[in-house]
Amino acid sequence: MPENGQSVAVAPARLEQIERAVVDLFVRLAEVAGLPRSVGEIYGCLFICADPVPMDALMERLHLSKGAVSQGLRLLRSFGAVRTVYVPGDRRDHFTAERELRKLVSGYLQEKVVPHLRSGDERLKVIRALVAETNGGARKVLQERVAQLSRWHRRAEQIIPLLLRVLQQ
Amino acid sequence: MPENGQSVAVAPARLEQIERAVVDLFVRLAEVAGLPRSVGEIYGCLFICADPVPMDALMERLHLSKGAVSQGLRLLRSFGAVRTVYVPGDRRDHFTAERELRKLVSGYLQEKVVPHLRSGDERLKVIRALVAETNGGARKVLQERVAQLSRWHRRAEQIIPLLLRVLQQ
DNA sequence: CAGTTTGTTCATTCTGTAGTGAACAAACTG
DNA sequence: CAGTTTGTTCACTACAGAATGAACAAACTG
Repeated sequence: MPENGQSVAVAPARLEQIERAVVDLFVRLAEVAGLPRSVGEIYGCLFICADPVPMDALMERLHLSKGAVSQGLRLLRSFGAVRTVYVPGDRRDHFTAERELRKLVSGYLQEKVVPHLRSGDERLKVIRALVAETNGGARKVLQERVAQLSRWHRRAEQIIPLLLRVLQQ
Repeated sequence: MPENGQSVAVAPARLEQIERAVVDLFVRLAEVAGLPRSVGEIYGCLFICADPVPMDALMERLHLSKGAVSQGLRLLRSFGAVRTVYVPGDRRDHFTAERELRKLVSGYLQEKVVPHLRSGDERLKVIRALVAETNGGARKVLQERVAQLSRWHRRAEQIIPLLLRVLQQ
């Protein structure tokens, strides 16, 4: 049935197959990281490609809309997971994946967990104040619980630099 | 307007306020961990409560349906984040939060990330096989990329036990 | 400077998952 | 053992967030 308008296999079929498998892998990873599927697709594609890729190529290869690719790239750049590359003689921007694990994790943590740690800290302060104003039988238990929460929080803050140090090399 | 059927403030208002603040904190945490909001609510409530709590109390306090609480508790038990407690003279099961950070993190990793690492491993094997069958200019670059992915994977596997060791105490 | 290319924004649509609540099963109780 | 309590399951609904695509802005080109 040659009624298909798409080109079926322009480039080596095997290469496409590999690209698909890698993109698939990154889609799962995005899932775990709580990022949109399309972001995983885009990063995966950039990761495996030998050379920097322009937006329209991403749209075409991944069957994503212009908007999705534009927004996905923005997010990835905000993490420092993707860099914009200048290609002489081409008006379009090209994009490459940042492939250093430490930088990726660092960017992700900075954008997606550090803010939560901060707001958590403030919430804890509020809770501690509320407990301080309490009296009665519950007081003792509450203080114990809140102390535990504070320890958790401190641990979380300790672990981030530790993680980055381990990832350093 | 006393037309409200609900009791407005049975227990000390301050205690309710604290409970709400703690539940709120855990809702955010659930968000980060990619768990349903209701799961955060349930765990938060159990965390702050002095004594084990039965299902209907959770429904009432959190305004959640029976189904949501039942399912939430199931998930939390699967993580080892909640234990069922027998209370003499009461037919209902009661539940307590497991408050040891290491156990919590361990359970979460075991259920939510270890499986992904496994499937990732298999996917990587497939990709390596595909690359091995490739020839041509792309080969070299592909091998480099896949090697990098493999290193990432190994790092991830190393980090889990390290994390648990740090959390140990 | 008219026309084209490139990229962003945002109102709208689509989709997957969380939550509901009724039906059901199981276990108690008197 | 009829009736009650307790807890699970699952078909359905509601909703948040992802993806679309058209309108727009900006930058280039001849």
